[in-house]
This record gives sequence, structure tokens and C-alpha cells, in this order.
Amino acid sequence: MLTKKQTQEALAVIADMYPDAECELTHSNPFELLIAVVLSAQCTDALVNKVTPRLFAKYKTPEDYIAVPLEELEQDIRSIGLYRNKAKNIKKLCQSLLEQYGGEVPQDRDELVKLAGVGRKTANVVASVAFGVPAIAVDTHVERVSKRLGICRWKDNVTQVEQTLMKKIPMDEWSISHHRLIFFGRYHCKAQNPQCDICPLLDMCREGKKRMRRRGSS
DNA sequence: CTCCCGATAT
DNA sequence: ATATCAGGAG
Repeated sequence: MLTKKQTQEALAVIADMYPDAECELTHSNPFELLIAVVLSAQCTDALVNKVTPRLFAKYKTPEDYIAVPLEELEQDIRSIGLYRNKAKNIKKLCQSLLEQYGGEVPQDRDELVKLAGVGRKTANVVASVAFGVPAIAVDTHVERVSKRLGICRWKDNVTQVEQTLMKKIPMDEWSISHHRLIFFGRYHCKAQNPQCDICPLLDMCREGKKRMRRRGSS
């Protein structure tokens, strides 16, 4: 496992690669962000961004989502995938916003996770990006990168990964580091074809060195 | 653990 | 053809 100091050294290198990493889901207010993040489960941001322009033009408020039949909302988000669950969740979520939060998106993570379709990862993204609350949302990229680099253990679950990252990163850098880890995972330390051969972190990466050996001897 | 699920890269 | 995609609910 990388120490706290080694972890921050690795993050400094990643910061050089992606100094301006930020949320890539297009949105213009907390409500749109919440919808976009719910839609983004098991799906790329790029695909979500293809759908949200016309979605957000049609649906401005929680009332708008409740007003249409479920089947119509399903069709409007069909290309995202998992659309039946997501349409149902968005309707329930909007209902809750109106009934319990005056139509506004709550800022508290504990309130956010009570909403349909909102788990810890989504709640962290919304709290962090929309409201500036320090948080590290552990998605597939953050988990993969953290495990490959050895910031956490291979068998850690997402909760353990989040705890470890919060311990090894200063709180005022949680949000920016989270986005940089995502960029690093999405564009460089990719799931399918990681670019270990040109990786500035290869020296301190167990998995990378293992992969390079495997490639070199075959 | 399984199911949801279309789009995309390889 | 298959793995994967800013996961969450039952």
C-alpha cells in the first residue's frame, strides 16, 4: 500500500496531467446535475450529454417530470440504457423533492441518499459539485485507479476505498483530487487498455510494473 | 447476489 | 463477440 506521502506524490503527478479536471456532465443548476448524475449510472458522461440538452429543454422542474406518463419519460431517456429503472427513479425522486424539500435539491448527503436512484456515489457528486461540500465519490474509475496504484487494497469495497482516500488526501483537496482521479482513469489508466508504457507513475505503480513485465515476456 | 440495458471501444 | 460505461435497488 502507498503511504499517505506516496499517495500525495502520485496525486501531484496526476495534477500535472489534468490540472483543470472537473465534472463533465453538462448542467446549469443543482436539479439538472442531480438528474444527469442519476442518468449516468453505468453509462458514459458523453452519452448522457447527448440526451440532456433536449431533456432539460423539455423538463425544467420536478413538476414537469411528474406531469408526463412514465412511458413518455422512458422514451426520452431510452438511449441511456437502464432506462426503465431510471425513469421510475426520476419520477419518485421528483415526487420526494416536492413533498419533502419544497422542490429544491437538498444539500446534505444523508438527505440526498434517501432519494430514489441516489446512492452514496451520486450523493457525493451532487453535494460536491453543486454545493461545494468536500467529498470523494468513488466510481468505477476512482476504484480501479486506487487499486492499481496501490492507494488502497484490491479487496476493499467502495466504502473502504472512500475512507482510505479521505485519510490520505487533505480535505480541501478531496473534490479536485476526485475529478483528477476520474480523468486519469478515463483517459489514461483505462479499464481495457491502460497506457502503462507512457505512464509517469509507472515507477510507483505495482500493477503497471506487473503489466509491463507480462507484456515484455510474451 | 441479480437485475436493469443501450452505446461504444476493442 | 465481449467488456465496459462517473450505480442503485430488491
